[in-house]
Amino acid sequence: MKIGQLACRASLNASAIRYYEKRGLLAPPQRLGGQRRYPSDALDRVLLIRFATDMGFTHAEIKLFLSGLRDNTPVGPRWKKLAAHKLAEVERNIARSLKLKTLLQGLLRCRCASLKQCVCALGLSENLRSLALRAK
Amino acid sequence: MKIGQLACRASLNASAIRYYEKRGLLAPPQRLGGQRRYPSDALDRVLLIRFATDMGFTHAEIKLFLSGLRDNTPVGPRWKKLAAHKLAEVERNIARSLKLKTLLQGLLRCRCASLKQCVCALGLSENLRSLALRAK
DNA sequence: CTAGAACTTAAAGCTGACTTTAAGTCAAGG
DNA sequence: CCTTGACTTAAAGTCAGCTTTAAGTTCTAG
Repeated sequence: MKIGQLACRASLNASAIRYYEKRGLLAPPQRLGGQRRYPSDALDRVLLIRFATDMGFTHAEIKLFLSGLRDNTPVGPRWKKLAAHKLAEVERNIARSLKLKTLLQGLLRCRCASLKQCVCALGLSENLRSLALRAK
Repeated sequence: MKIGQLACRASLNASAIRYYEKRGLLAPPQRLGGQRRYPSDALDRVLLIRFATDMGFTHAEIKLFLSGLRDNTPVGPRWKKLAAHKLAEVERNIARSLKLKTLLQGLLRCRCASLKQCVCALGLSENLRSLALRAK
């Protein structure tokens, strides 16, 4: 499979695939006359990378996650640690988003005359410092 | 209040405050000898900007949200539309994160010999295309 | 009065995940 | 054989939300 075909099947640009390779997420494939030729299972790999990226993993994280995937290494404690760490992060993100959702719903329901009153009514102003979770 | 003091009270850098001003999020304050002097309610404004930023609003969105906050304009339909739009976005984000959470928990619980098996066991590989929500 | 802390500006730098550009090479159809 | 489209590279550009830098000005304490 040439890079264009792989890109097309994965619904992304060829440049993205070259970029994955440069970042070490995707093994450099065979070359024919200087051009990349991919085996068919490269599609799964690329889709997995795409999925993880969409899910908010950084490329550095994905690289860690994927190293060892190639030769059927058992799912070790190192890997589980990474997953647990990410899980905690995801849960924090969910908590934040739920809080924001409640807030937005409150703002949408309110009958205050002004945004400023809304903010007061919801106790936002007083708790601004504590609410600002300052991601990271 | 000088910019350093405001920055300190809001727990951010003076440069961030100047940046907010340049982006039009924060009204340019009075000047004494060329230096900015803020009224005390500027702190609330800055904290609100910080909070919204933390909550994942872009500066463009915050600018839209905050325009009209100054002179007690009623919470109009335009504003509500923005909030509703953001609410939908937040809900999509929550749905994504919950899906990812389930997935990570599955991976953490599994006893597969390899990550590849895990991915298969969870039906990830087959559904990779549909799962990849491609944010936006 | 003077040292030095805090302020001023514009412009460049940072991170992440790519895309775009420029300039060139390869491959397949007519 | 020749065109045209797909490929190659390195390097620069993009977006957001700042931070850092450089060079200069102003305020304040001693």
